[in-house]
Amino acid sequence: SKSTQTKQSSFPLKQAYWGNSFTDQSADQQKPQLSSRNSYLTVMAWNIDGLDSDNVFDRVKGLLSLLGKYRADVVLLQELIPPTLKVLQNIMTDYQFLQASEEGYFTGILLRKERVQFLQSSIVKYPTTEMGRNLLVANVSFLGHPLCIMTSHLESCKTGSQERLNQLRRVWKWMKEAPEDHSVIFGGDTNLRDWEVVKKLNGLPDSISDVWEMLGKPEESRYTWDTSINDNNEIPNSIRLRFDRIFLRPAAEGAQLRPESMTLIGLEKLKCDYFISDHWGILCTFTFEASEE
Amino acid sequence: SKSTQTKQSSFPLKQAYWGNSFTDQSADQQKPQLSSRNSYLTVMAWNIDGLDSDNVFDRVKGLLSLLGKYRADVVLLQELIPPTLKVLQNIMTDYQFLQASEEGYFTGILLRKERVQFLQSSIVKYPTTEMGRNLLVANVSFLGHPLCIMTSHLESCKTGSQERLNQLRRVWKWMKEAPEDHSVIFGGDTNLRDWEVVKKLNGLPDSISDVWEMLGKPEESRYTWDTSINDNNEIPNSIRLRFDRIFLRPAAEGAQLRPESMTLIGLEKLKCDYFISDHWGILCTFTFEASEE
DNA sequence: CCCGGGAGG
DNA sequence: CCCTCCCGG
Repeated sequence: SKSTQTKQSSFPLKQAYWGNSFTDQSADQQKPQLSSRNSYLTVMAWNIDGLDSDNVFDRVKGLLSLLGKYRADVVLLQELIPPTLKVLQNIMTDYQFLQASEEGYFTGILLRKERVQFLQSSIVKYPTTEMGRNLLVANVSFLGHPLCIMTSHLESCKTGSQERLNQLRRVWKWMKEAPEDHSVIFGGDTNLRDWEVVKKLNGLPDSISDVWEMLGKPEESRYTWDTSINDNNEIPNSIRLRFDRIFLRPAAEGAQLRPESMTLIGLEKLKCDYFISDHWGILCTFTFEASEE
Repeated sequence: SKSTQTKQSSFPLKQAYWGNSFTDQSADQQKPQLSSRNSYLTVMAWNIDGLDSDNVFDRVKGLLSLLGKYRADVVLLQELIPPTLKVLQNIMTDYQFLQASEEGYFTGILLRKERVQFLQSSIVKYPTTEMGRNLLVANVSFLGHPLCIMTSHLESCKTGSQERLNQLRRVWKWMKEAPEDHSVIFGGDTNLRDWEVVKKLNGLPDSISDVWEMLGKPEESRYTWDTSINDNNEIPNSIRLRFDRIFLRPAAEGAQLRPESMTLIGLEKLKCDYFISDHWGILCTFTFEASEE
């Protein structure tokens, strides 16, 4: 099929991310930016389908374009691969990169340096994964608020159900056990089917919420994997699933993180007649509000 | 491969069943038989793999040989097909035949006339079977004891799990709801995996027992489908499953049916280097004992 | 990374 | 009538 080399001029990639100012990056840092002035926290979560080697250059360019457009405070990526990571690191110099592995495909947390202060990170193993999956955790500070940021790519496929749910239980355990002064945000590709959460796990733990549900289950941001629109995988049947999810565990006291909006991104086809990924990305905004206490 | 016609002389088939006395069947009826004098109830259950068209003549001959050797009071067959049924009916004139269908493959109950008095029978539909399966039920009298005899071939394959368990629930319901003065015996190819009963159904209902378990789970009669020995299907992996099971629901009062033994049959290869079936048959003996009340 | 069916082990 | 892999839909 139409495989493409990643090795091409980085000019169009830089331009995709930095826009016309890419020859003078200081211009960007000087120009006033809405998001660096406000107290909204923006989080992007996206499985960028690094395992698909078709149209890689165009897809990375499209990805950089959206990363540059939204410049989320926290970016949670799944299915990063080394060459793509290298490109992003070279170009997104305003972000700090954390990665869950060095090889294969893996997750990454990107922290916008001017907004998010990195404190520490760790990698939690899933002892029985057959797909090399794990949980990447970062403790950060955002405008003085302590945050615990997590991402993962839970075991794939319907047949991975049992393992996936074990992984999810582990994620929830770590969310619950994070320092209680931290707001905890998990975002990633859970590969969950609704019935798995409802019937196998009897719903979410008391302290953890699904951000999409908190926002009233908006239909337009429900399905993050949707073959009725996305034909990257050439699947003739229309199948729509909410694989990608954001979970929130509030801090015990202090300012409370409240989800404000969730939109899907990556919905537009590239010129090469391909989508950036077979998943849509999630773009989420949160605000801090005073605790009721 | 080595398909064989069923249409051959019935001479060797008759001889297989009746032995050297087949030219004078009255001889058989005259000679004293242990089983017709005692109060043991013998039950055979066997999926005879009618869907396999290889070596049919030799396999039916081998089957008749064992049917003639044991002359069980009740024979429960699965995967009967019309030509095989016709052969058995022609030869086993000492049995009454009940069949669950006229076409395709189906189950049958064979009642040894001199020992078992037929009263009535019925066929229970499985409304959502995709394989034409059903439950065949016969009410009979054995030495004055009322019995309800059932057989079925539950939905096959791992992928049939959901449907299979629904069918099993239906079987158990009918067993529980049989007249309480009847002892109820189900025997057949359940296609069950142990975990389905334990984890999906939380074990057997209170009133119903698995005869193999009642006998102390003898290892030598555990696996009725065993590719480590049986190569009819040419499966290179060794897989052993307890597909074929006997369930017992005791009568509420009166003489109680107690399982005495369970052995597997059909373990010997035919001269054609093939087994009678890909399943072993089950041969079970029961005794009646006075109720404790 | 959906689903089902078919081939090979 | 096991399982896994692969392919097509």
